[in-house]
Amino acid sequence: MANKATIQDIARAAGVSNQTVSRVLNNRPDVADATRQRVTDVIQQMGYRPSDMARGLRNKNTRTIGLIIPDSANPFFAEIAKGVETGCFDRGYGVILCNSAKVLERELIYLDLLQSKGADGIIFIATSTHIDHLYPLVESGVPVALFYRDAGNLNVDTFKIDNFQAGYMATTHLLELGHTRIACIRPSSDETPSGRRVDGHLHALEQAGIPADMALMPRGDNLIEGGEAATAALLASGDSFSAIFAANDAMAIGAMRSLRDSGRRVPDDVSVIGVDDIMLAKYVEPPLTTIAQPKQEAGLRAIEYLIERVEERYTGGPRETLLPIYLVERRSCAPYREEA
Amino acid sequence: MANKATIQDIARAAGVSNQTVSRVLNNRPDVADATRQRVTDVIQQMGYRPSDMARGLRNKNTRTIGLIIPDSANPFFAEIAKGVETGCFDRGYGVILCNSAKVLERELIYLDLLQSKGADGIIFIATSTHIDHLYPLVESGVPVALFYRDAGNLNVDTFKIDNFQAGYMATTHLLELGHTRIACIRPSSDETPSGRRVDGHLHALEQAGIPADMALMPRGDNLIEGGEAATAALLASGDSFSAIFAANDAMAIGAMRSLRDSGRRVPDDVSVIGVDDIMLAKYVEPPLTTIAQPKQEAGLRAIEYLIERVEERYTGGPRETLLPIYLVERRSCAPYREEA
DNA sequence: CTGTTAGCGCTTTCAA
DNA sequence: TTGAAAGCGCTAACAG
Repeated sequence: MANKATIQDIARAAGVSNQTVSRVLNNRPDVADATRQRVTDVIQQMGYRPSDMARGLRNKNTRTIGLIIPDSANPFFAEIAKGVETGCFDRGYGVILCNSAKVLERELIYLDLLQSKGADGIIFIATSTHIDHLYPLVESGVPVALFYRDAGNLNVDTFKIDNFQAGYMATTHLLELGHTRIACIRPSSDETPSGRRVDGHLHALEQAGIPADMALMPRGDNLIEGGEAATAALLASGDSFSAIFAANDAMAIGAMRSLRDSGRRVPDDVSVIGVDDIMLAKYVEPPLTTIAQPKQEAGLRAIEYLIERVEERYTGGPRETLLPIYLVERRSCAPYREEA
Repeated sequence: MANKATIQDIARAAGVSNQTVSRVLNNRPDVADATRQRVTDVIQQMGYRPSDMARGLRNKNTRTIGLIIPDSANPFFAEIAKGVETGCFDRGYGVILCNSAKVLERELIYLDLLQSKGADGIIFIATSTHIDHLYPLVESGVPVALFYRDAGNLNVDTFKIDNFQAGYMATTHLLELGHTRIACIRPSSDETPSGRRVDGHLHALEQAGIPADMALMPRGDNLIEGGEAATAALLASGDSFSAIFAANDAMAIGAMRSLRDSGRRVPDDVSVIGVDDIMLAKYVEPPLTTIAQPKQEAGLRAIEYLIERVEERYTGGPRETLLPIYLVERRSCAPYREEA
């Protein structure tokens, strides 16, 4: 239980003042080489680490950033989190992991905790579109980076993907494959950002001169089970279709499962496309064709911007970055064939 | 950029001393109700949060624990991490996420960072069996919980699964299904903890009076690709077998892929069983039968023990907890049939 | 029940 | 080139 050495201990052992040790610690030029060497040796030998806590108290920073995320065990968010962690590591920052579990109260509690811990900045991947609770924080001067949400009139950097474009790209891919009867598994609410994916889908259809058919547009709960249920309903209704666009990969995977259970083959009988490129997408059978977005890179970019603000290398207004998206062709989509 | 309010600001605004505010903050009984109320109101109104940093400096604690883990984006570890995070949240602790990426140097850097930040305790999921670098930390009095490794003579709590038992259970399952020619995909090294799974496998075989056949025991690299390659080699060798025990799920999934590519059906022609119950296991086709271990619960248990030490409610020697394991029957195993 | 004093480990003046 | 003193925000110890 030997208590950790302090700067005083080092000073005493090296026969200098604590101030001199501090200078060595911070690589100040105004220290005699001999002294510096001696101090360095003592530090080494005693395994001394300066206390970030004491430093922070003086300097008003903690070199710690908070990451508020719905669920770090969800592969999609896990990838973003990893990018954030990597970016922080490279800059000597620590990351406090906060799972909101999509519960507003947890977000609030974590926001408090991060404020108490003096987090230098916060990456926020919101649960809802409601971000009012960020106001006090942002106004107290804590830099924030916000994912997939509008910043309102807050001075924060946002990171989004063009959801409309994602839906448009996915549907266009199906169209180019010759499909015309395309079902669409919608998210539980059109108000969510991924609701815009459906708008993109509709736009692609319209542009191709294909009328939208509400009978082909069931809603899912954004999870695998929801995609499964929605597809089962679709199948039960008897309406014909040769392809499914699901508003996210989880529902697409559920759709494939439902299709298989009913004896349909993917992609021979029905093509399926999703959006997100979650980790599972690559491993399901057949591997899922989808619209991908760079997740780790997004985390990296967010940290870059955030720390620019933390270190006051950037002091301007809100910045919005649109993350690139791209089609990943795997094996769940095939050209339209008559008998389907 | 309004600077955050301090305890002094509250004291002044409420017309009391900072000490009284401190008492209110810490729910001390010796404060007049009227005073308490007044202070509470001011705190509320000014949106004041006490600084954990200043508190920590006094109290020598940070209510923060470090989680060193190979890869938070790996679903297996992600589940453990989530358990850790949940346990911390419930107790008002924060978690600093540290991905070691299986690189010793990163472990070292993070260990330093955690020490600097004054982490109250550390959960360590090691990269290698080499844990010497934990010595200084543990000796300086920081509680540590260690996963899947031996503690040596360190006073830390360890959390393991009985790997021998896991291998034994898996093979027994296959045996009970009537299989006698059982291949085994071994990990890259027998020295790793999962090497013991092979011992369990061998023991089950021996107990059933079946001689081990080295020709049926290729090695994989612990990843999907390794399982695929090992199985391909097995198939190429021409030796017959009706079931495969893979030392982990990733290799089992690779095995299934290889089997499918060669025209074999799982489980009709060959049964496959793994160990770990990684997230993918449930989603592959057919869903993989495997030996599961509770991952979130493991994280929860580890945090419980760790914080008992942090808060000095436990002051004894090392504790070893064996996490329960159990068979999860899905659809990759079937009774032995002659023609296989 | 409340206030004063001192000090946690560090860095920023200011002096020598 | 080095040291002494003050103070970051908080709480424990002691008075009153």
